[in-house]
Amino acid sequence: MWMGFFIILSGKILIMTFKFSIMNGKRQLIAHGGCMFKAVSSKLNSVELEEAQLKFWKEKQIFKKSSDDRKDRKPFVMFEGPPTANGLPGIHHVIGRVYKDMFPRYKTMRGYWVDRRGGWDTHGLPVEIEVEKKLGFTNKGQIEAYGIDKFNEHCKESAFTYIQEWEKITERIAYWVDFDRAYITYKNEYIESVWWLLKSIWEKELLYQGYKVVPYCPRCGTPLSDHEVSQGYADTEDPSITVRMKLLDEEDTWLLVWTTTPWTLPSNVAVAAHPEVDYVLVSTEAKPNEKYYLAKELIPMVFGEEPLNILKTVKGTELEGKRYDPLFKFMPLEKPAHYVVNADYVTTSDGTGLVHIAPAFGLDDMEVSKKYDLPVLITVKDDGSFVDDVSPWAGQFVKNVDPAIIKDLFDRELMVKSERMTHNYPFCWRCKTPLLYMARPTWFIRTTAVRHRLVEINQNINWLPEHIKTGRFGNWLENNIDWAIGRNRYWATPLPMWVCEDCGHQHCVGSLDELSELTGEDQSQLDMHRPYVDDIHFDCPACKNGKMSRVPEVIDVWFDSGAMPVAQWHYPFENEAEFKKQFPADFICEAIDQTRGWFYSLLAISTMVFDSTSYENVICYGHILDGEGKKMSKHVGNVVNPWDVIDKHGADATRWYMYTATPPGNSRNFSIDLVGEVLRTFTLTLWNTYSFFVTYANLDQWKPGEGEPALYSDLDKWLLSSLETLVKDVTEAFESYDVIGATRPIEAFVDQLSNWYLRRSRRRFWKSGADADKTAAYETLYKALVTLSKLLAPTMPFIAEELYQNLVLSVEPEAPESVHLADWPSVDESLIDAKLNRDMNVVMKLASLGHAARAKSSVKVRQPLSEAAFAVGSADETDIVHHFADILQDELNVKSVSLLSASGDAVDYRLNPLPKQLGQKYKGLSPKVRQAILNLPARESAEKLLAGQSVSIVIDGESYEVEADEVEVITESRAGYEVAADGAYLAALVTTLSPELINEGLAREVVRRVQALRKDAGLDIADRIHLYYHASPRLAEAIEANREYIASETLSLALESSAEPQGLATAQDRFDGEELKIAVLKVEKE
RNA sequence: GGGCCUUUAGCUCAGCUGGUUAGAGCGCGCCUCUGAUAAGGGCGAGGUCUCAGGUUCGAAUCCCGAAAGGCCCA
Repeated sequence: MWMGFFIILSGKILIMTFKFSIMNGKRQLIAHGGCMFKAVSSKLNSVELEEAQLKFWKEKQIFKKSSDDRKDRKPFVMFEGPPTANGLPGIHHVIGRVYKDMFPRYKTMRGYWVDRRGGWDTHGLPVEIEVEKKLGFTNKGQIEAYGIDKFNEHCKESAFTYIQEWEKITERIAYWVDFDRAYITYKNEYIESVWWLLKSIWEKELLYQGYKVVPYCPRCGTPLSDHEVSQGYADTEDPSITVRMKLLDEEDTWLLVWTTTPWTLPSNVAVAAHPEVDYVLVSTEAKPNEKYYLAKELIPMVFGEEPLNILKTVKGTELEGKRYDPLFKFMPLEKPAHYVVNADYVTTSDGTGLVHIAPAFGLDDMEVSKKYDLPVLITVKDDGSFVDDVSPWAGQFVKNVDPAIIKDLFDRELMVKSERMTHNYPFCWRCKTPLLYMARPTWFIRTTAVRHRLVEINQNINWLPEHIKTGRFGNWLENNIDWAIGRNRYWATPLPMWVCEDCGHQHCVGSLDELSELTGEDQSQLDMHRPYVDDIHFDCPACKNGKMSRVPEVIDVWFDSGAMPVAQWHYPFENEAEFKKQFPADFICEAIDQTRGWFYSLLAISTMVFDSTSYENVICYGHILDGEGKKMSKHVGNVVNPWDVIDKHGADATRWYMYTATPPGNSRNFSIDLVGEVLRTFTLTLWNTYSFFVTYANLDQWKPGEGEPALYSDLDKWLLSSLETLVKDVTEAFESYDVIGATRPIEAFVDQLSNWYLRRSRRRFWKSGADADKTAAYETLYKALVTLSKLLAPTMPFIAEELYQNLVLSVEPEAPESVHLADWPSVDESLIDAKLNRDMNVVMKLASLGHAARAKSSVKVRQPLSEAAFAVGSADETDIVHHFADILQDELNVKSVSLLSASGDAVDYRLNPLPKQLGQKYKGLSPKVRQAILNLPARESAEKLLAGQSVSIVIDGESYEVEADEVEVITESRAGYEVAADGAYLAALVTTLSPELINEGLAREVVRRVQALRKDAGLDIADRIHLYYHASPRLAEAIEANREYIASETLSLALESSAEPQGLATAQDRFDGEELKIAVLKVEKE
């Protein structure tokens, strides 16, 4: 069957015909007997490849072999920060998991044992909220009516709602973590260890009951979490009043105090002034006898334009201790109160600079009152109404009493100013009731007692990025406040505190055995959750009569996760050896928001209990934002589903994007297309290099270490030098947890490998036969690819495995069966040649300029030219052109290269004084030095400088020597040459063409058309052909003059002129005013 | 309101301790090369280095403000 059609090529028409019948079954290059390597298509289906590797790892149990089977090695310890599986994993979980994965893989290859134990965080409010939603509950009363036991049962299930999704994506992105042995925070063993930790803390007298001010909904009768509070802010109008409080020890003198919550005034215990702020004592002209203290800055806010006498100015520190007469005296006082205190949080942005302190109703107030040991006056009941002591308004909702209080203060002439203001205030997200900040009794851990140890221990933790250590985390530790650990909830670790109903004796229980002993019953089978622990009572060990009952609180879930180094082993009840071997962690890694979360709870617990850190190196990564830099949220609908990314581009590309896009600490603007870019620009470049290698190695039946002894060219030496440099750099980066340093250099290397080394070496692989040069090329490329597979194993585990399996295991069956079990490459420093690396960069630069010059001259690369001349900027680069002449000639298709000589007429010179060198040497004189250099005779000076000599300048009668490395010599061409220049570098082409050169150019045109025809006819790269042509006379002459060249390039055993060329395929074309018709016929083997 | 971080080309990012004319990749337009390549090479358009002060012979870089975004705390 014959077919014919037109193909448009380079704007010209190529008419082709060929027979399909011959092609059938002959296209493939693939592997017949004797091929070393599995054939590799130049097309890459990354998803398919990855799924095959997953299957391979599973079948061969590679993960198990990389971890469990190495327990005799030195451990490298990483802790898994436990996720909660009650939500679907998102792209932000993927980033954490891929960061976590790369270091254990690296350390495994370095010979360590990494116990990659998983973990699940199962307790806490998020789980409860999901269950409440499911059951349609809106308040805690409903939970208790429903039954805590049944509610917690739901929570337990809900905690693992999406566990399969988590496992699925974790496996797919090749985060190796052992789920079978994962620790689970709700297990009795785990909780028992947590109890043990709490008891240790109790025994150090660091666990106590106190008050905590929390946002509280009086209607729902419950405190709200921060998350809930932030949902309910709204603008609202409230009173804004300024009252006066009379000083006891100064005549007719008052403090001016401002507040927006009049209902908190009955619980006032102090007034705060900022220690550094200036306060003034003033009187008005209207009432000169009444004197007031307030912040100087705020006079206009309070008195407006009213004329005043300023009697004196004092710092806040001088006000401290002044006693005043309280506005209300409803509440009994058990401690001294009603005096001025100092506090840093006081601002002068509004009010009077003197702040009313009601410890029961403000967070800052509570902190100040702890510092000064002030009494806490609880004036409000749980339902938001005043207690009986506040007799006039007892039982009324506090916010409704504001007007009555204002009136009362007016009546008693204590009110100075009463206005209303609009501000942002939190409301209950459920019932819209205004929230009250109220002191609630709860349990604390006295972390402030170990604050200085936290700060000290933190000094030895290696934080990445580094600023976290002294910045965000360090500041947090410096400003540490006691850890409020109690929660009035249900699904969490119960606080193991029992209190005597009679004498108030407190007992902390540290184990089930202890509980058994106290109760006289075997409690080993107790479910350590509510409500079961709530039913356990025992006799008071102190008063002997009272009944001990557990406090109602459960604990903060952050304590659960921070306890994992201990609790994952059920230490100290068992696994002592394991715990000791696995503590502290060498490495942990979580998102930046964990500074107040896991990073803190881990450190706080280990500091209190072991006086030790629990991790030595920590990466905190930034968040993934959407393409616009906005955070992803379900609400906005800009959340990226990780499966969309992985199904499209694969896990390797996704991982590589995460590693290379930006340093870990930064947030990143994510889009799927950016992952696609990784695939196109990096993965495929690597893949094609690999595919090229396998194709030709198989054709040549090449095997590493065999054939002619290798004779390495400069190009090979350069690549090997670059490769060793790469190994060195990447290894150092891994050792210092530098993600960018461990990845980006590989990308740069692969680019040079493919687009310079391979581009310049292709002909060495194409040529037939085997010689020392070809062996060197194979050995070099092979080594580069094998080394890359190992360097990429931690970061791109799939493609690394593919390369390793095919390149290494095919020829070395006894090698480790997976790249992830292989040894990390060691550096051969002897192969690193820094000068060669630098020189090759110059060669690439000159080649690039040569191409630019060609483009300007519009002489295409296929047309050989007689000569290219180059200029370089410094004396130590002048040998490069000669040394790398073959590379430059070949790359630019010129017959010879030369260095532009200073004596020649082709160029002019210009001197470019280098500001860095001159500035550092001459400082303020440098502008004059610069000018003096520019005034020098350029050609004469340039010759000296290029020869490495110095030149003299004179400034203000003073003589100075300018050294060769202080000036750059810039070469500029004169007319008549095709040149391209960049800085000091320049390439000039001689564009005159001889008939021989034209013939060669035409011959190359012919070759290109024959190659195109071969390819389109489906011929194998190695197939031999008979080539028939019919050409116009000028072209025929060129073909005959270059017979051997054309024949060898196109693998033609015969090259014949024919009036009507016919064969498997024919083509006809017209170019450069010549006509050509060609036909190829395949020569069957033997 | 406080703390920490980020801000450089349309997009994603480099720019080391201050030092030539601020770079790369992607994208875009034109040209070119090609028997590994979804590629490669060249040219071009595209930048008040977020803004405003200051230090310096010299600032994207150091200092002080401000703005926008992110995270945490309040």
